[in-house]
Parts: sequence; structure tokens; C-alpha cells
Amino acid sequence: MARPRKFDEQQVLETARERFWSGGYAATRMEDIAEATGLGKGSLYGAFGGKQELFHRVFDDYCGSVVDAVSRQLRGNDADAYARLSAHVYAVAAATAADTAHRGCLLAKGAAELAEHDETVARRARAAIEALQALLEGDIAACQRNGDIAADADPGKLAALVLAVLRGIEALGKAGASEETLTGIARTALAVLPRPAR
Amino acid sequence: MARPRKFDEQQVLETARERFWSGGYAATRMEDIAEATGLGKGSLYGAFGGKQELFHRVFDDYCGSVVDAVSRQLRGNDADAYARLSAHVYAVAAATAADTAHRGCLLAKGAAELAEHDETVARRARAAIEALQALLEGDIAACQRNGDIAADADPGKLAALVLAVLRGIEALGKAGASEETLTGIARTALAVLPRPAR
DNA sequence: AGCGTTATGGACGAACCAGTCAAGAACTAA
DNA sequence: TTAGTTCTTGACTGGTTCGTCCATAACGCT
Repeated sequence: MARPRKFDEQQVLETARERFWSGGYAATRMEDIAEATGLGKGSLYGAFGGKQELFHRVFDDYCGSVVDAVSRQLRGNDADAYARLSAHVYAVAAATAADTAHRGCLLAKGAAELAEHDETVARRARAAIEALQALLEGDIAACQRNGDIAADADPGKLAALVLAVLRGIEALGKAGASEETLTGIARTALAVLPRPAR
Repeated sequence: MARPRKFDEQQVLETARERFWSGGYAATRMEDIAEATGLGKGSLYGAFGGKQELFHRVFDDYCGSVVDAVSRQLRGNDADAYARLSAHVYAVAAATAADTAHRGCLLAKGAAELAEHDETVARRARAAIEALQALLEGDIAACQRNGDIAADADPGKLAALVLAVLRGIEALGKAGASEETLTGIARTALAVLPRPAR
């Protein structure tokens, strides 16, 4: 009935994500995104509404994908729970170190730039953080059931601590910490988690 | 010989800091700062050169003052080293929780927005982080000498971990974590530090 | 094929913003 | 008092950016 879109919405969102991620919200121009995608500005505005709405969309997708990815890394049976936790912590350190452009995490970057003045971004960031904490808590509880972490520890508290360490690793990575430093933090963090008395 | 300045440079820097801190670099206009200080734009440019230079100046001062403040909190005799460490960790959690505007730390916010594309900011942030780590390491070593932390632990590694936790607390605070969560993280972090075997 | 509907793309408008400039003000040394 | 120097103010410039608009294109239903 009507003229179909020539572009793939998902692909445009990915390109926009790259731009916002590299440059931040304020420093990214809609025309950058238009050029990068080959679209005209009219199409961009027609499809997404405006800069703020486009960013919200990108930010939402990003938060969702981060939570999904972590969920895939942390969910599983009790026997491998500690291995999954360990792998996840090291993976974050390695990923942060590998991010030579020091872009960090769009979740952190977007929240840092906009959360104070944009309630939507703030809410979404909060929800994502809570979801990450819940995933960590679930895995730590599994570790406890399997005897890999002291049973008398509060899994929620440990999860909060691990989450803080992970966010801290990203923050330090953005500040230019070396890969050794970051993997060292990961190792130390895992080492200090309370093990069951034997 | 010449007309003297009517304004206090330090006071202008403080006002500029407030603006950059609240709005970020890109979203803050020079005219905002001019209005907030009561200065004309010409004076501002005459005294500080331009927006980027003004920000560098503000950022430098901020980093220096943060390092100074932490230095005052952490330096001292060995006997009180652990108390100082503990007080510092709790203080960061409390300060982050008290920051209801979720502005976080200008060091983190500025680095997040600009470090990728501004080498000066990146260098300054890195230097500040290294200084903080060194201060923590010094205090932790003092704790070890006093028998408050296991002597066989690597103080550098522990300092890096604590630093990551502190930066993580700030990141989570910006994402909207509650005061209980943040002080809980502080408590848990202190609790998992290795104590000497007795 | 004709028509209604939606997408396209680029020109346009209006606002905004960093930085400049010129005219005058304030001050001091001589 | 006067001359020389630096500061102040605010209007102005040139470039940039968000968002709109419109003529045109593409498509499917009838």
C-alpha cells in the first residue's frame, strides 16, 4: 500500500549506537548519523522522532543487550556457578582492557552524561544495574549451594560488592589502567570472596 | 600601571566547575558561566583563553583537590591506618549517597565525556587515579605493619581492588543505588579484606 | 494503470554558540 | 594631571545544528 523502507531499522540503531558511544550524546550530530547510515535527515526524523528519542531507543537496546549477555554468561547449573562467575569477572576485565579507545560502557557513559537531567535514561540505567545485581546474586547463591562460597555470607551483599568491582574496573579502564592492573583486580576480587571453612 | 581585575579567579573557577559538573562539557555554554559569574564574555576569554582551556584548568584543579583531600584522609601513623582506611571507604559511600543530584565525581564524568578525544584530560585523569592508588597502597601497607591486614597480601593488589570498589560505588551511586546499598558495599569490601591469621 | 499512502533526501529556517573586537573604564607611575 | 597599560562590556560574526518542509519516488491494492 505504501512505499517500504529502504533501510534496516536495527542497522541504523547500531550505527547510531557507535556514534553516540564514541562521541557522547551532545557531541554527536544527527547529520553524523545520517551520513554514516546513508540516510537523509528526513528519514531519520521520520523513523525515530528526534535526537533524544533516538538516543533513548539506542540506550534501551544497549542496556537490554548487556543484561542479556550477562544473563547468558551467568545462568546455569550450580556445579559450574563459580566457574561462570570467575569467567565473567575476568571477561569484564579483559574486555575493558581490550577497549583501547577507552570508550568504556555506553551504559556508564550515557548515565554519566545524561542521568542527572534525563529521567528516562536514569530509570533505564537503574533498572539495568538492578538486573545485573540480581544475576550476580543468583549465581553467587548457586556457588554457595555448591560449596564454593561460604554459606553464611549474604549473597546480596557479595553481589553488590562484585558489581561495584566490575563497574570500578570499567571506570579504571576508562582512566587508562593497564590490562595487568585490571586482571589483577579481577583476580584479587575473586580471591577475597569468602570460601567455606573446611 | 594597569586596570586591576574586578573578579577573583579562584571564585570564577569554582563557578565554572559547578557548571561543567552539572551539565557536562559540551552542554555548558560559556555564556552560562559568564552569567553565573557576572562577568562579560570578553573577560572570561581574556583571563582563561577559551572553553577548552578553562575546562582543563577546572579539571586540573579538581583532580588536585581530590588527591589532596584523600591524602589528608589517609596519611598518618600506622596505628590508625586501618581506621583511616575504613573511614575513607565509608566516607566515599556516604558522600556518593548524599549526592542526590547524582552528579557523581567530576573526575569520572569529565573522563567519561572527554578522555577518549582529549589527551590532556586523559593524562590528568590517569595521574590522579595513580596518585589515589598510591595513597591507598601506602595506607594498606601501614595496616599490614600494624597487623590489621594479612602481611602476606600484596598491598598494591589490595589497593587496586579497593580503588575499583570506590570507583564502583560512585558509578552505582550515579545509577541510583540507595544509601544502604552503597554503605553495604563499603562494609562488605572492608570485611573481605584478608585479616592476619592469629 | 491509477490512486492512496508512506519513504526519501536535500534545501531551508531559526536558534544557538564559541570566540572576536572596539570603545571606554580603572588604575598607576611619573 | 597625563600617558600608558590592562580590564570590561556587550554587540557582532561566522559557523554549526536541530528540526521542518516539500517535491518526488516507490509500492500495493483495486
